[in-house]
Formats: sequence, structure tokens, C-alpha cells
Amino acid sequence: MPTTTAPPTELDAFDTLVPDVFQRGCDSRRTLETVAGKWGVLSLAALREGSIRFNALRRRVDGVSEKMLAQTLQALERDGLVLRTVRETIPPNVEYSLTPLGTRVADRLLALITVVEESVPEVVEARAAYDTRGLSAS
Amino acid sequence: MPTTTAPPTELDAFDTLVPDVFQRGCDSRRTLETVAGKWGVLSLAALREGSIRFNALRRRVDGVSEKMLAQTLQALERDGLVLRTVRETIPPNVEYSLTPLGTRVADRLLALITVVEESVPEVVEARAAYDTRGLSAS
DNA sequence: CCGAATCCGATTTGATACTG
DNA sequence: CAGTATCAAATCGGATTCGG
Repeated sequence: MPTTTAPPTELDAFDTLVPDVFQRGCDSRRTLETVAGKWGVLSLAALREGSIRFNALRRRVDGVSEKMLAQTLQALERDGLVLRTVRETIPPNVEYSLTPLGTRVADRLLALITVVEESVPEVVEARAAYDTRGLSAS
Repeated sequence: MPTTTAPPTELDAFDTLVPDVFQRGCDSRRTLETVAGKWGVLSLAALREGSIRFNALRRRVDGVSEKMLAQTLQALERDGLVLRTVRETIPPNVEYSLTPLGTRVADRLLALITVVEESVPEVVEARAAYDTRGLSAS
């Protein structure tokens, strides 16, 4: 959103909107993949409801394996989106929560999820239409 | 005990925010995965700039293989997010563009990408801190 | 009981080559 | 140009095991 230093040409709407996620291997792309991955989205969305323990989160994000959840949370923690708080009690208690940065990202994710949810009927209809159309092509 | 018909009496504050993407196999989840997948995000983001041909898109979304791009676009077309327009010329010309539904979704994705882009410095810093911290454990 | 690390089968991915 | 077929490699998921 800064970079207003560029001369007002016509096609800078592109660059202003989507700088360079399209380059493979760049930092933004890597971060995006962590965040938008199959389990990243759901974990962040779930965490937005508040801090939660590992197994509770695992129950909430239906279908995730322990391995994948641990892996996802580690990546998110490493990127500074998730905070892992260890409480040295017996039994041990580990809480996961969002950092301010993580909250900002999770907000956008929630917006996305909302749109997707709202679109389900349209999508289902489109899918049916597509599959029907496909039959005549064979 | 396959999913007992437990009446959700307590925690419906959740459901209002994020209905049921958390259930595996549901339509919203499937759609989300198509949209938020590694290549779905980038394809939709690129398509938001306007209609574009297969190979141009392939060049724009750096790192995607032909197979994955074709697969991604087919899924998006099937879900009614992308429109595929075939022009029977020589050589053949196939244009991909967003449907209104696809545009709505792509807008949210762009918002997400923007936040991610803005956060890159913070993320990079967090990553460095995380990795440094990890060294003392070994 | 909470969570991390390891092994292995099954699925997914990606590079290359080929067809319309 | 647009897309499919094929095969090798990386990844995922589950069970098991280990540590606190």
C-alpha cells in the first residue's frame, strides 16, 4: 500500500495489488502457502475463536492427523502467526493462540471462508451442471 | 459410535462465525480446498486481472506444472468460479476468466495476499528469531 | 495424559514427452 | 497453443514408539 512513489501509469493496478507472490520461492509465496495450506486455513480459523490446546484443536479441525497438525502449528509458530504457550503443570498444558499478526491474517481467512460458505449452493449447482454437460462430450 | 446424534446445545457461538468448514468432506470444505490450494489461490489472483490464456497464465504463475494448472483450472471451472472460453481458430485459443462468483472469492484472496505481502518483514524476522532460539536446544 | 519422532504404505506432485 | 499420458519423487496419513 505504500510505494506511491511510482509514476501513475495505467497498468500499475496490478503491481500495487499483487506485488510478487507469483514468483516462486519468494518469501510472500512461502508464507502464503503456510497460511493457505489445507490445514493452515482451518487451524488459523479455529484459533481465531481463542486460545486452545493441541488435542482440542485436533478435534475441532476434523480429519487432521497429529502429524500434520503439529507440523502446521510449528510452521505457523515459526512464521510468527501462532504463539505456543507451555504451562509446566502436571499434566503438561500447551496452549496455542494467535499473535496480532496471526489475527490479522486469520481475519482475512474468515472473510474468505464466509464467502465460500455463502457460495456453496451456487457451487453445488455449477458442479452438477458441469458434470451433466460432460456426458455429451464422450 | 459413528457420530452419535449429539444435539449441539452449547457451543453455537462458533457456528455463527464459521458454520461447518471444520467438518471433513462437507461441500464448503471441498470448495475451500479447491480455492485455497497451492495453485488455486494464485490462479484466481492472476485471473482477477482479467481474462488470460492457458500458457500466459502458466507463465504468470511461476512454478506451476502444466498438469497442476490444468487440474486446478478444471476444478475451478467445475465449481463455477472460472469460465473457459474456447475459440476454434488455428492455432486454438482458450481464454480463462472469472465468473461473478469467482470474482467475489478472488477479492477475498487478494485481501489475504495483501496482508501476507505486508507481513513479510515481520514473518522473516519471526522466522529468524525462531531458528535462533532453536539452536540453544541442541 | 500431552506431545514429538520414526517407519511405511498410499496418494499427490512435478518434469518430460506426446497428441489434437 | 492447449491439454493428456507416463513415470519418478516428494508428501501425506496412520500406527507405533519414545519422552516428559
